Amino acid sequence: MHDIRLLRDQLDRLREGMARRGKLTELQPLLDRADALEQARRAAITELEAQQARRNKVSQEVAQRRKAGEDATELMAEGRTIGELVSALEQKRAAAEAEVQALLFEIPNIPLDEVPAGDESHNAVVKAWGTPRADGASLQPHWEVGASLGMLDLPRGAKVSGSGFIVYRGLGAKLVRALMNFMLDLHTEQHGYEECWVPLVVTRDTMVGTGQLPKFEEDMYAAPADGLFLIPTAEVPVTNLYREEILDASDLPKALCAYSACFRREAGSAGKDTRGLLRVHQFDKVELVRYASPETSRQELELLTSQAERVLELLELPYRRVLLAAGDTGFSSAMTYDLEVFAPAVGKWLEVSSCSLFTDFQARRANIRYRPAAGEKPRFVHTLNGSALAFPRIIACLLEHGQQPDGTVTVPVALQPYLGRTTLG
RNA sequence: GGACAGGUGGCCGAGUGGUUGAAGGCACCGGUCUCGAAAACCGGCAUACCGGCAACGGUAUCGUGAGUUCGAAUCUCACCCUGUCCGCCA
Repeated sequence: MHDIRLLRDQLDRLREGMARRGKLTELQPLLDRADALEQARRAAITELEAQQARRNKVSQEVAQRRKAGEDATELMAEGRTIGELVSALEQKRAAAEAEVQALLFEIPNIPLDEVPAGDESHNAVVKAWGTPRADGASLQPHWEVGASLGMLDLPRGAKVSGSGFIVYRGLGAKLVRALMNFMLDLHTEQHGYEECWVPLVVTRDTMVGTGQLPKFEEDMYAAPADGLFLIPTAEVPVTNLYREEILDASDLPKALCAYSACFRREAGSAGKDTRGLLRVHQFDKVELVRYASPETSRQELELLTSQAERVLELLELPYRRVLLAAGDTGFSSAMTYDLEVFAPAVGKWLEVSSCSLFTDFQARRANIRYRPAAGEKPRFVHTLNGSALAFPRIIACLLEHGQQPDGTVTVPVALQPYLGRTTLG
């Protein structure tokens, strides 16, 4: 969420950012409306407070007369009139405020200057590591390898939960467990993250805090009887851990990581990438979250991204880093790198991580602040997060990239201790 | 799920309708004293918003939201959370 003051003070900057996202024509009427509403809101506040001040004076006068044993019925009547006026004005203020708020929720974050303008065709590959296998045509796709090795049972997953729900079995199930431990160990022991184990269902407030609601409600699984939502990523509970709190400057940067299952309805995805593990409703992921000071946050995006890349390097999977263009950058994000890994049999680059800097956009919404120094005013922190990494596509790539002529799959060295073997099959 | 008890400033804690933004204490900051420190003493010490160039003025905030009242931390209702006991359960 943006600061309302942005509408008054930095309208040009806001417009320019929306233009790079390709959203200006869509949002322009909204910006105009928000501007007008904001003025109305402030006018209502001024008037309301003037009447409240009057009411307070009258009440004090009543108290004094009472004390002196004088009659105050006239003043009490006046107070009653003012009271009615006050509640009318209060309603007016609340209505204007709710509307401004609703509009602000519709405006995405402003991309950093270095983020290229335009839609996804302007995404830029900024780094590449490793060499993808060139013999993809002769390889089995991961769903066939997984099935023949007894690791994946997609038909029965669909039977018990519907399409898009996976059952891992045997070495497949153990692989999930191995990936979880491998990634968490790496981030806690070598990258300085504190491990968290978090709830998979959260309240509406929490979903609003990180920006999933109110705009993307139809994409979320919900438990309406309890007013709870299933998390689409561990980012939601982890970033909200410090909601409504003021951190000490010495707490920054704060680095948290968490494994979690993630639930996504992904409305409208039918037909695209539906085979195998490419797009599923429930998946596993290790997530990195950082709280940073505004001065270091940009640099910390590089750090966080490199830490996600480290996972891929240790898994010996060729990848590339893509700087997303403004139009492809997520609603709350100011800058995002995607990491893509090549799945040779499928013949596609698969997104396995998305590392984002949210500047103060989430922090303002969730009210997460820090005090730069004793006695100074609190400021909003900058939040960052990135997957490191999402499991299903990694599993797909491991199964395709590691395939050998005899049908077995080699296990990357780093994973061998966790899996207790050097090959699958 | 049921029965009690309770939610007040960074922390502890007083306050049951009228200068209470809120006593007192702790912590913290500044000062006096001291070679220095501690102790003692003196002073300071919430946040957000509105108006104003500013000095400053005003409003709101005692878990959250509604209500009663001229006036609510204080009364009423609903909800949330915490504690204790009971029930149920992996």
